[in-house]
Amino acid sequence: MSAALAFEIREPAITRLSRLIRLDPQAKAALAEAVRHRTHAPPGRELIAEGHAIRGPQLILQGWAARVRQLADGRRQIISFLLPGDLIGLCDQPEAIATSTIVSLTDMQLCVPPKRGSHPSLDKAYTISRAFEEAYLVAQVTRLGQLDAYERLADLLLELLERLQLAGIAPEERFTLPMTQEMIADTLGLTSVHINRTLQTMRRENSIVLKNRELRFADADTLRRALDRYPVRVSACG
Amino acid sequence: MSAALAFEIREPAITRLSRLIRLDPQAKAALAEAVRHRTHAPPGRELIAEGHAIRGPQLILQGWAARVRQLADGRRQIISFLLPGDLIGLCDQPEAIATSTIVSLTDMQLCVPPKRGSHPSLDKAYTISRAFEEAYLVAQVTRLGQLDAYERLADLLLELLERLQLAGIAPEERFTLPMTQEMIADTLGLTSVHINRTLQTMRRENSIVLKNRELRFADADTLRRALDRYPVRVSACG
DNA sequence: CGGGTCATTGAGCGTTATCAACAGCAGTGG
DNA sequence: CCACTGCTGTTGATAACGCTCAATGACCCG
Repeated sequence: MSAALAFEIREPAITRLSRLIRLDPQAKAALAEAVRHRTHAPPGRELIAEGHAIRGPQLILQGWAARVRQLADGRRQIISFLLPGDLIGLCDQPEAIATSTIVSLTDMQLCVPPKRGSHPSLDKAYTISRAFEEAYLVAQVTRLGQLDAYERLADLLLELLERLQLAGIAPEERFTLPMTQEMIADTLGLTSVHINRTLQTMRRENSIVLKNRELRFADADTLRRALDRYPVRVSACG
Repeated sequence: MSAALAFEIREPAITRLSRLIRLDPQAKAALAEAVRHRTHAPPGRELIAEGHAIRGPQLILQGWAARVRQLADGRRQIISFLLPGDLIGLCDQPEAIATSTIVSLTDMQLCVPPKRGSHPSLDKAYTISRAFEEAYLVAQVTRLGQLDAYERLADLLLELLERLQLAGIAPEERFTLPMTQEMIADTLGLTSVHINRTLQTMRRENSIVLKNRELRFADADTLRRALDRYPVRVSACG
């Protein structure tokens, strides 16, 4: 039992899901079992292809992925990032086709999550996870529509921090940013040159330290207040 | 029976839902019954308030609404528009809180749709409707992130046409745009002045005719091709 | 007729894009 | 071991797209 607990503590996906909603022991056991059958994916693998059928749901155990929309003329928009504990391809339609591609950004570990309907508390966790996904999509629309370059970047970095903290993998307001500045640019509707300059600004004012893809906030709360940014909530009991 | 058919034909919400997926007769009957108990809302009514609990699902029978995110400093982002046949507040969580406000833009008619679980084909329609909602959110992110002012506006107008046509209420590529140029601006992350100028451009090149909120496309397909825009699809059997 | 909202137009400016060059670093093959 | 290549990050100079501010006109409604 203490071995199971230790195992759970080191598994970001389980940490996240069990923080979304109280999971009963059976649900946790089912998760722990599911998590043992891992598949791996190298960076750059298409986990879901736009316009194609969605195979089955997957739970991210380790690594980052991105949801990408490619335009005919070469432009691309990164819709969102997918982190450990996030579910992908979780749709209730049998014949669903994907509206965007999902690509791994790093080496990843994935597993097939316990089926819907087998554990009520887990079903709720899936539902809440989807609600978060939608809430973050709304946040992304707002970022792109209303915020300037500095605000967009800061807001995105704070969102990533918030999400990684939920999965318990951003100790001391610090984490590894696996994407290039160009990817950040394609996420925020800016150019990589401008992302670079905006990062310089944030460094100059000591808001962040970023070196070799390692990001650390000087003080995330201060930055949050400066942006009037509040953590995303989707449930009254969250 | 022919009376029921005639009724159904003139009900955009039923048209839309039954075009999402083949509805069996019982489902149609339940819908027809639900549709008889209408509630009304004047323009400017908050149907759902950000940060508050979501009461119950509603089906839009007539009129337009907007999903809005208000920032602390007065900026606002219109996330999406909601049209006849769209469902609002359709979430599976019991304790869900809204991540954005929904406001009526025109006089509206709404009803409570048949509960989930009572008609399988209707449940599927709800699911597909949600999938569309998400797909349009992805489209909105892409618009804001990658398209310039002209493309954003054209793309939005074509999306609205596509959706109204699905509900059978945009004959001859023509419909009423109920929102002000300022609202369009807040949707597309531009200023109303620039929306105005972009509309002038579209008029000058005879892409659209817009007068007194009445919009007509000269040739929607030509415009679509110019933008490389394809109708949104979410299902293999759509 | 007055007041309000919305659409329209002009002038000037600022944020961000574009273009270009270079440095650092990892991997690769001679 | 060292060119060589490719990718990423960095910096400078210039340009453009869309913003701001301001004024005016059209229309509706009380």
